[in-house]
Amino acid sequence: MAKKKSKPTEAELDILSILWEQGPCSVRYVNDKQNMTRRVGYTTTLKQLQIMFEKGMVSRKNDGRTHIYEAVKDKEETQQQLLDRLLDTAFGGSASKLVMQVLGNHKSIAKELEEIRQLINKLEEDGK
Amino acid sequence: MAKKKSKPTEAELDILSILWEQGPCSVRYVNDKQNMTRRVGYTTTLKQLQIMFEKGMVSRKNDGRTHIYEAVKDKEETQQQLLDRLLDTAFGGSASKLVMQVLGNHKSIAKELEEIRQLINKLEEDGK
DNA sequence: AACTTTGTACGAAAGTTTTCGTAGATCAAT
DNA sequence: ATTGATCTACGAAAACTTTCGTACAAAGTT
Repeated sequence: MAKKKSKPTEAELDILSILWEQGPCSVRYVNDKQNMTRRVGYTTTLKQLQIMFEKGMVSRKNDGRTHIYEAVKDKEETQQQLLDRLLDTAFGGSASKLVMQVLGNHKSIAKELEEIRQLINKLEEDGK
Repeated sequence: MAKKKSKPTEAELDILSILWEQGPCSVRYVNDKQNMTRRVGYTTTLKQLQIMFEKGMVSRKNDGRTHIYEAVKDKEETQQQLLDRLLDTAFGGSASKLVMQVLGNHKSIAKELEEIRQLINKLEEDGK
């Protein structure tokens, strides 16, 4: 039976982001990537991927005796899920509060404001 | 010694949001509030608050023999912390991606778009 | 004063997540 | 064909989180 309610844990998210960035890859690759930032045993990564496979979060195919893993849900879908959760738990469901908070605290996105503005325009058009 | 890296757990966040909404209050109040949505034993809430106190997440003062708890960090600071983490782990650090994603998927904020637009205008002014 | 209610403290069970050791298979090179 | 490197599988320890039972003190009630 497949599991329905999947909220990725921290460790799982760490791995997912590597899979998203790289696309399908081996345990070895994921583990090497992880070890660039922190020390993680090989079998730890292996086990984690096996668990994620059981949960249906990743698929895998064989390349010789090596397993090549791939994220099942795309980045956007998972991001949405995480955002919704954060929205619920920390922002009391107010999406605009969240947006305002991000906009107010990340100066780095200044150059992309125009893009965001256009999205807003479009949303207003559609809405009315 | 005080703990440095505190990321609130789910249960802790649940309690924090009550403290933020209500301000300083008793274990009883928090527990009653929780029980509006799900069944939680009194001592569970008590223990949770005691743990949070040890971690330095909440402060407390006495009102007779009753403890009155209060969140140490304000809402915004904690939200920011959680946002930053999500930004890192799930959005590869791109704040604008996150904003776009929220805007695109929560039609509910339509009426607040104008407010957001004004914030953007202000940010652009300041930036240039 | 005896009884009930309401409070804190504490320990530990139960649940979940993370990490790793060990075993055995396969492959590559001596 | 023996040795060493690399792989999967599996179980279980270790670490962390959540929940609650039990004990006991202080206040309120009869």
